[in-house]
Amino acid sequence: MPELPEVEVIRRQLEPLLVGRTVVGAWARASPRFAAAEGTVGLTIGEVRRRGKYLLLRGRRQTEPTDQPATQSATQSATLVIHLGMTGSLAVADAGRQAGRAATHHRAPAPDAERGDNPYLRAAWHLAASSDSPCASRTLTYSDVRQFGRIATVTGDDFSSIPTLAQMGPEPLEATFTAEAFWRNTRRSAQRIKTQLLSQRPVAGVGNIYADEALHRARINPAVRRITRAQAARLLSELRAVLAASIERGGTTLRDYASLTGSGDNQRHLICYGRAGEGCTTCGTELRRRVFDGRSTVLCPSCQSR
DNA sequence: ACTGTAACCTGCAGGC
DNA sequence: TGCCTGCAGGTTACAG
Repeated sequence: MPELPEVEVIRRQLEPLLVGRTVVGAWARASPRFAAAEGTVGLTIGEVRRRGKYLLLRGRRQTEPTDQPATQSATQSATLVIHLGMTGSLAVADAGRQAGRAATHHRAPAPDAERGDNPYLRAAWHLAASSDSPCASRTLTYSDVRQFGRIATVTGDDFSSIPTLAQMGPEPLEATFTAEAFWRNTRRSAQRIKTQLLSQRPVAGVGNIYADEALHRARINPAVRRITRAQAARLLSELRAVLAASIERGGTTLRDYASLTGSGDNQRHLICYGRAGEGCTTCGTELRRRVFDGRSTVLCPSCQSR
């Protein structure tokens, strides 16, 4: 699934296509994971944000009609939350012609006309610009093979129904996030440092690929349960480097991930993840695969010794 | 409150 | 060719 860089690439592509548009229709496959997609009808998208690996389409929507003979229409802030899980992808298409695609092996059908073409289509939204007629709507579609993704609709900023999002750590690329704060966050848990990174709590947006890459570059053993201030500073620095570089390259495409415009390029620059059995680029020692807390991990037994 | 494990799903690659 | 096993970028519920 997409980690922070992949979600950020998608966010940047979506923003100009969606901001200012209003959801005039929505559809979801019958599944509790995606059904919330239908609750966003009436939402006018004001901004497309990202928090960790979550996409947040924030805006305002008309409140439910009341029995009051109100003369003015009230609105409330609402957010469409999208998590792509392992295999989720988004596509945007204008009525009549395709404006983007989710993955090379998926078409991006309109939800009503071409639903049957994509067995993995889970949700779709019709989006009209305020000046558009309804028939000129744009379509956002969500496809997900493994169905590990999730769609939620929340009012305001109440993310309590999404535990990982509600407890999300600071954004790693935010300049105000200091190494000292990162180190303090890691000290709140006795889990292995890699498991902590994947938990999203000390810092947001890190998944299996970038955890392995950053720990390797910082020469930290993934299985240790505490790190020093100096190691935390090094780890945050390397995290920022690998995440920023991947965004610049359009993300890492291994299997399913693709942005709206195609595959990313960062997979050619990975020096640790997926390279078990190959030589360490620093010392030549054979990289090894281990499993920690159920997650596959690649490390250099020499550079990343305990 | 914290930790570790199983579970949710489908597709694909590799071994026999 | 076909069957079987293990593996995959994540999060969450649950037991201890």
